[in-house]
Amino acid sequence: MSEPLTPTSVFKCLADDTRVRLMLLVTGEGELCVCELTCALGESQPKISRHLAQLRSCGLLADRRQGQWVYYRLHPDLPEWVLSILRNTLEANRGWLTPVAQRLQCMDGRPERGAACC
Amino acid sequence: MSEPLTPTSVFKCLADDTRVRLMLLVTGEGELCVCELTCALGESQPKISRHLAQLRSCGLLADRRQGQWVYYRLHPDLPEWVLSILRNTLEANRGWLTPVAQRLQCMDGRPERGAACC
DNA sequence: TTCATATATTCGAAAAATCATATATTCAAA
DNA sequence: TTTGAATATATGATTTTTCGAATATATGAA
Repeated sequence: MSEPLTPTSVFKCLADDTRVRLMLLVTGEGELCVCELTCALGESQPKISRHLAQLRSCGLLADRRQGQWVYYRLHPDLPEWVLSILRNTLEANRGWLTPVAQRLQCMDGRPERGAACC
Repeated sequence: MSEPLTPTSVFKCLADDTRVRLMLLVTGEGELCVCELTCALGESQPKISRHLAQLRSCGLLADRRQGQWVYYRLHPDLPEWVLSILRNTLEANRGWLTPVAQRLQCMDGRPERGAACC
């Protein structure tokens, strides 16, 4: 998180269909790897990866490599107001996110969660 | 409010320095006219007006003409989750908005509020 | 009507964001 | 140490956004 998060920078990060879906999905699911996110959104891998890099570099997401997979989660230092925005938006827009969430559920071959989780 | 508000459309509306300051200022002050907003932000009138038009056409703001002045307020039909975002963001970023809010306070010749208000 | 103030809109240029494609990197298994 | 799967990045083209400057509209006063 190089620059501090301002209202403008946060909203700019969320001002893209792909990125806002990624963020809401991670907000709801906790931690997901790139292949899961790619499958859920049905977009190309470079596209997902590019947007993830942007969300990571502005400090909204944190990543963790485990073996060949890279897992993304909400950045642990997210300020409370940003968390509230994400939770609020997710709760009020479950329906909007449904197709994405369902593609995730139906995906087979999802990697196992690391023992560190839960 | 032609299109319904989605997470993406709302965040796109807020993804600009000028627009997010306008929205937060209106969220905090209730109702302000264009000349007050122009003075508070210290930007050119056409620029402010263009961004206000965008916020109005996507349904975040409502306007009301009174004499020569046009007053902007949060759109009365704003969904609760959007209101929460605005209030949350404002509360957590008062300091960031201070210069703008102060220019508003120092402005002289502010038009009288209409009797309809309060 | 004419003028002054407040606000809105148009238009072309400049800047920023996004994309698809190609390529690079990393790791694990063979 | 080669191979393949997962992920990241670079590049150039395209689209979107934003802007300043000029102009248009609306209102109230003279």
